[in-house]
Amino acid sequence: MVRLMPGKRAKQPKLKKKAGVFDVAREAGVSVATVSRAFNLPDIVSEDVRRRVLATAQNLGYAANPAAKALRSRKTHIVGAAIPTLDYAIFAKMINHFQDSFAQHGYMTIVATTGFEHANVFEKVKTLVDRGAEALLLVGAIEDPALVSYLKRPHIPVVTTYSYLPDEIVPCIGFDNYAATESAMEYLADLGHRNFAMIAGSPKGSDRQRARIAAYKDFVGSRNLHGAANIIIRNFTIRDGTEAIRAILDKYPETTAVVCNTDVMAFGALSESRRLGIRVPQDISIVGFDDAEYAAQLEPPLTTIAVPAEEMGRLAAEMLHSSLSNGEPPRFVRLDSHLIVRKSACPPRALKQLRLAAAV
Amino acid sequence: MVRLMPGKRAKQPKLKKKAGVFDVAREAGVSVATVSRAFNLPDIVSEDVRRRVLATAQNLGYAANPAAKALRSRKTHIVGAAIPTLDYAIFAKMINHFQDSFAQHGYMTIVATTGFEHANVFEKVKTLVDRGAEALLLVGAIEDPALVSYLKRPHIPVVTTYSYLPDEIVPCIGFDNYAATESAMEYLADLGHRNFAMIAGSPKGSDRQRARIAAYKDFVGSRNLHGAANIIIRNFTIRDGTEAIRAILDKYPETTAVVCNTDVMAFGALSESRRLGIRVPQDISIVGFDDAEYAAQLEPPLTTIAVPAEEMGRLAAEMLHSSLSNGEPPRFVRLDSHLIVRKSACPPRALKQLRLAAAV
DNA sequence: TTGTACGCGTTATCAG
DNA sequence: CTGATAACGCGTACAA
Repeated sequence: MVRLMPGKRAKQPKLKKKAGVFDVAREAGVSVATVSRAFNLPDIVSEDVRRRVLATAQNLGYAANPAAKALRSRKTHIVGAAIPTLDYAIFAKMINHFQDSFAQHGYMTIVATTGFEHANVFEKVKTLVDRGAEALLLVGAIEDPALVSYLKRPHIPVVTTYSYLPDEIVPCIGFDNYAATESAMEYLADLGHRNFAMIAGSPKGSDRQRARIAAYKDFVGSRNLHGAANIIIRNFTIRDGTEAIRAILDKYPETTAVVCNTDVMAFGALSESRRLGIRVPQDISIVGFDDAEYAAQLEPPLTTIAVPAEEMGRLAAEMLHSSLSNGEPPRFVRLDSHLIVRKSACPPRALKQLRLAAAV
Repeated sequence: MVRLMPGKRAKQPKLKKKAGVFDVAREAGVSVATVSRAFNLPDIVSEDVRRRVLATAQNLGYAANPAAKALRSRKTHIVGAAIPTLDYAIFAKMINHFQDSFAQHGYMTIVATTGFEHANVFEKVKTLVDRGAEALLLVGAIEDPALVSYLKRPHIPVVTTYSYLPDEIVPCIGFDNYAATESAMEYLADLGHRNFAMIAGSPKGSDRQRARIAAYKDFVGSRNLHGAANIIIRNFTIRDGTEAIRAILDKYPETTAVVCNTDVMAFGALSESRRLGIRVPQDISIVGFDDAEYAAQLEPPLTTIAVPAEEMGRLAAEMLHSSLSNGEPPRFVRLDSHLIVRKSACPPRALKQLRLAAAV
């Protein structure tokens, strides 16, 4: 451990590990405390000293070690988000805004993808927390009992999105999925439809799907309409939509209106209908859910339910952030979703013929 | 500051700050070093002691403080990604896989969005590095001179994606954008097209757009075809595609083949064409770029260039990870892109009539 | 195999 | 307004 030419150490830039507070302090002729203050509490340090410190820091390429900073200050400035996947525009868009809003407050976002098995989310949440996340964004209802009891003990601020669940154990920033589907059904029923079918995603692990399915069943049931059981469960790709519409045409040929639980599925249903020579909306009405970017550009333009993805992301970030700074807990927020009427739904065929006859 | 009933402190779970190595050590009747070892070097601690430590740790809800751990071990287990936006499927998909691959090695990903101004990326990169990112994923060529010189000094492993740039200062994992567009042009020219137009995104800040535009110009120019200057620059929404195709139809009515630099634009071009009563591909051929999920479902199914988004994300993660563990530097990787021939392009009208005549 | 003791780079506390 | 110094919680030589 004999050091040769110890004097060289300070002069050789190559060996310079990394400038720390101490180096800056020495170079600027102040104490380490002052250096720290120059950065974190600029107001309580004299003008000239601060300038000098900041200048030499800049000069030395100093940047505070985040780990040391986090250790001492007990603030990581990291937040976490656990979502099913980034591969869905609807989640990516929300995260994009969430991350962006938080970034403006100096927070970085770590996103963990859980897939659609809610078995994974507890594990991911723990990882996120263990990683020092100071706040958390989740999606949908908390299904895993273990996660429920974990979240019951006060840890860090958490919000869940996409669903409005007044009874949830954590605050939610979402919309009423049940009401949303209901409004679509109502629109269709008002148009004169009586034979329905639904294309849904798996209800396992998704309270959103369950709510939409329940709304469908309840609506059809309570109004004595047909098709309460005509629900095709598939995944969330376009191809699933194409398969589902074929199944509906095959098994429930009397159907005149199909409600899709995502625009992706509706996309598939629309394009497969065209391929099959079924005209939309003349032969069959189709509505979607999400109001994806392409919804208005489909043929025909898709009637669908607009979902406040950006707003959920932004609001979740804002509320979580004020919870972090003011300590005021996030509130339950019910955002609006509304039906965007375009051209993929119209009165059913028989009814139109009836009306035509009546007009004559 | 008088503490009443000080004895209660240990009994009240509410006041229990957080279990640390020390607490676990005391509870398990071992030293803190053993606790640490039980987690990090399980092999060098006796079976029963390890079990006991792990059990009491579990029991106390102990989790190592990531900041302290990072400070001491000089490893944050965090990597960063700076991308334009998560709102584009193509980037979201890449990040999804990048993040997923790295997560399997115990790394969390922080993503920073820069928008399409490359002025922002240097700042974001510094933020990422200051936050303790041990490796970085970038998109495209490094444009900002400041960032170039920053990356020239050895910091942390960095790769850039989406472009194959052999001369880049950091390794890249991408594909040849020039060759990709060229292959589409070649396909179109072989079909008999002689009048071209292009729908492009802004070349500012995107070497991908520049490469595709250059390929277009070179191809048209070198083969004495028409339309080398017929390039409509727009943004990356469907609506931009609709506007662009109108502009082309209006300003360059002789056009028979248009190459779009993203599928989103092609989507807009396709749907607007239909609205205008222009038949694709009979009246005009359109090709896209990306092979988005919906490309095959459009009417007509879109001929487009498939891009290895997942593979770039996964490979970037793998290479960065081995760079982190083995020290072996990331390599330059040229991935394949290839033209997916579907139905949105066919021989131009005049030519078909000619052929028809010849056949008679 | 296990324990002791020190240091990682900051920020917070307390004097001055 | 500034300086000295004690934590922050963990990993790891070194000693036992």
